[in-house]
Amino acid sequence: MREKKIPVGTISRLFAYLREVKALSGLNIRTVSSSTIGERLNLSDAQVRKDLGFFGSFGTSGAGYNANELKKALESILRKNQDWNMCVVGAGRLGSALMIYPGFAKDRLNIVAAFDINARKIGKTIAGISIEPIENMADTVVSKKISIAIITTPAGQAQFVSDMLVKSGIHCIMNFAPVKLNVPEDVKVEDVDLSRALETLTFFA
Amino acid sequence: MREKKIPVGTISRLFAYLREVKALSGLNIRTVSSSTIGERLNLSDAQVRKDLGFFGSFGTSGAGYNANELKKALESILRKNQDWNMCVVGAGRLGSALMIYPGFAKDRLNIVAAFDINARKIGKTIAGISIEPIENMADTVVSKKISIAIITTPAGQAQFVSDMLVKSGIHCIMNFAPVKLNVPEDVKVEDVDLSRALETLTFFA
DNA sequence: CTCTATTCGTGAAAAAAAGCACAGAATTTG
DNA sequence: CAAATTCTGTGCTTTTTTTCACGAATAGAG
Repeated sequence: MREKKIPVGTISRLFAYLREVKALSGLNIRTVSSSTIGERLNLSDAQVRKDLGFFGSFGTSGAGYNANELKKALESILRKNQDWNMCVVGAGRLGSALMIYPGFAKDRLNIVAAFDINARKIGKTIAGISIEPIENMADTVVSKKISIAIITTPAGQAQFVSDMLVKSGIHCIMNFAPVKLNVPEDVKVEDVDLSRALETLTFFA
Repeated sequence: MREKKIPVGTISRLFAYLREVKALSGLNIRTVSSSTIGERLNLSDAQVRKDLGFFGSFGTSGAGYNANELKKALESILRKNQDWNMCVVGAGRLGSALMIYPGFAKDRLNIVAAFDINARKIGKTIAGISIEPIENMADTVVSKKISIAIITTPAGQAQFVSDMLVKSGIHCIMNFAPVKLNVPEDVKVEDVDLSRALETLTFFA
């Protein structure tokens, strides 16, 4: 069952399922069904069951899923029992905002370092984090056990910064710069192109 | 040719093609080929041609596409000859950052208003925009010709705010709150769930 | 304890998206 | 100016993702 290739969207949805199950669990709901979860996320019940099916059988026919058990199962599948340390590269408007953004903590995503090229920004402290020169990157990534990097530099610097991150041992990059990064196969990049997303929205208006 | 249903991804990619064509055009490159564009975006040349093919034939065999003509064609298809006015709802960390963010302007995406529930924030000015109470929404959306709304409120308020926006006549919403919004069919929502995107990244690490 | 109403798990079918491959058209080269 | 090369546009194929639909299992009512 583990050997089938898992659709890209499945993993992302599993995180959403976990969030919903937690919410329902918090409302003292003991049992959830695939359709309950589906309704809350605008997905079909079949989709929910199929996604879960990639990893095993967690429910009981006729009853649904025990909220607590499903929560535990998802946390285990998704390795949600550990913290992830992240760094921001490019402490401009967006980078600073992400450093201050309070929404990551509850998902155990912690920004623990920030880098910038601009000498004037070095040493400044945002959200308790002192901005370091990018020359520190390799050392800091190791010493602070950073596994995710968020690139918020201008487009022109993104590839250079990406190369440095890869050399420093980073395998997960979230890229806000509107350029396609060139990275080795074993490095995962998630592009977040806000302008493009907004523009796409306008098309369907 | 127009009648085939256009894949969701196609539109988003077309905006990327336009960006690349502009960049190449800026380098005084007269002619671009589907493979040139594809390489720059990590897409196959076939994909580029197929996407363009939904809207017509813009190239010449053997030569490729005239950069300037393709640019014009894409701008026309994507209605990039107009400005889009946007508002931010929720002037917290993220909302403020987006207001200040300089990356939208070059795509003619302008944030022209901001709303918040928190009385203490009303009247404050960020990036030249005075934060208004949400009661003003319906009026301001009309008077400032706003067609896109960006929701950066906490999850708990997102649905309420979304309802207000819809009532005010908004048809495009970019939603940063990690909840699925319930909206009428003719309202398009683009979810940007940063935590989920980061988490998904961790899975493949 | 039996009957009914649910709900799961999962192959099989359908739909959507991406990639292939090649005829034909245009350009460049020698 | 003919031959070689380049590159588009597109029908067809393949792959990927989603939906369907139904047997089997279970809970709960009576």
